[in-house]
Amino acid sequence: MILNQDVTSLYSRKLEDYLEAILVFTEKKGYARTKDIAVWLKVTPASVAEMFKKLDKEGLVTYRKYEGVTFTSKGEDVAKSVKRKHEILKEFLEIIHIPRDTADKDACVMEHHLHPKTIQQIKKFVDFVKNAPVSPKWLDHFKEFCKTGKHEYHNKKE
Amino acid sequence: MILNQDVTSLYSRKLEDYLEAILVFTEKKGYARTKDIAVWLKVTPASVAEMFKKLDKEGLVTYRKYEGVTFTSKGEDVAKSVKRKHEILKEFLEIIHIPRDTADKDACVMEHHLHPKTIQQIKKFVDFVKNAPVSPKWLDHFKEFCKTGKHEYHNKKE
DNA sequence: CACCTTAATTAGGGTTTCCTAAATTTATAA
DNA sequence: TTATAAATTTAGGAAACCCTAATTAAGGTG
Repeated sequence: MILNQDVTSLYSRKLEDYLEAILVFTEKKGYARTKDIAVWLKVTPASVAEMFKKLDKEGLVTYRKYEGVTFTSKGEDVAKSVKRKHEILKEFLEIIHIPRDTADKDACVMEHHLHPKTIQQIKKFVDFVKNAPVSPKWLDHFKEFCKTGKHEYHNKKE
Repeated sequence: MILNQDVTSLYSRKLEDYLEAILVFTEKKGYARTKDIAVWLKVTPASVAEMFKKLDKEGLVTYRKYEGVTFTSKGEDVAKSVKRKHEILKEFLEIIHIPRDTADKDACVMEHHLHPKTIQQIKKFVDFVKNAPVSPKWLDHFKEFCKTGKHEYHNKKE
């Protein structure tokens, strides 16, 4: 699967955050309302209304006053692209033992501006671990290394 | 070595970028001039002058008009903390085969807002690889996996 | 020392994103 | 169905960074 991130890199971090938030609610009920997003992103409804206008002008959502927004296909593509990146990054962070909630927040930070090739490469790393025929030994070693600061391999020799 | 990142997380991404740039020149000649930073960060001298004032007000640099800035100890601490993070992230990205220049740019993106624990953990990963008693086999496997999309281990069985 | 070039600063604006407060629309319930 | 509550929008303004154009200072040279 090719990561179509180039689609998104035109947009600002904040704009992408809004799209991602909108996706959460459109997946649940088909549309997103001002209040949904305000609570989700912890901003005031006034800020959301403003961004809804902007997203509409950009052709990313259809905005009906007092009703909320739905995605255009373009908007949905961008939102899903951001979400895919988010998930890959989160998986990666969890592999190296970042606690789930921190991984989630940090994926949010990383998803916007990393080079497409970087995310693709991180995806390869995630796949490399996930698709390993047997659970990779080096990951156990890494776990041990995190605790002790020493390499198991080294210990065996002594 | 403990990463003292909490020191920095109070500051904006841009402010940290300026501090990091200033560090480049102070390490070289003891101070940084408006033009140095303008060229380095690809902004106009006017923007730099403005930020110099702000950094001075924040107690991070000493700004003398028409002469440039030097760090306060606080400013130097923050700048060095950012730089350390940058280097760790760059090393990490290079380990998973991101080309050097992309790694550098992406480290720049990541260094500002990741949770301290995340960077600490990435540092552990880097150390785990760097301090391995023998060059880790799994890294060769990963390299192969990137080319072929298949696991060597798996191939051996067949 | 006066001139000229280069560097740096200030003034005045622009964009993005956020906010508060006030006005408006929609929904609810007596 | 009408009054009140809840949600939403608009108006006006602030903070962070960036810019261009105009002005001022510093440094080198004849």
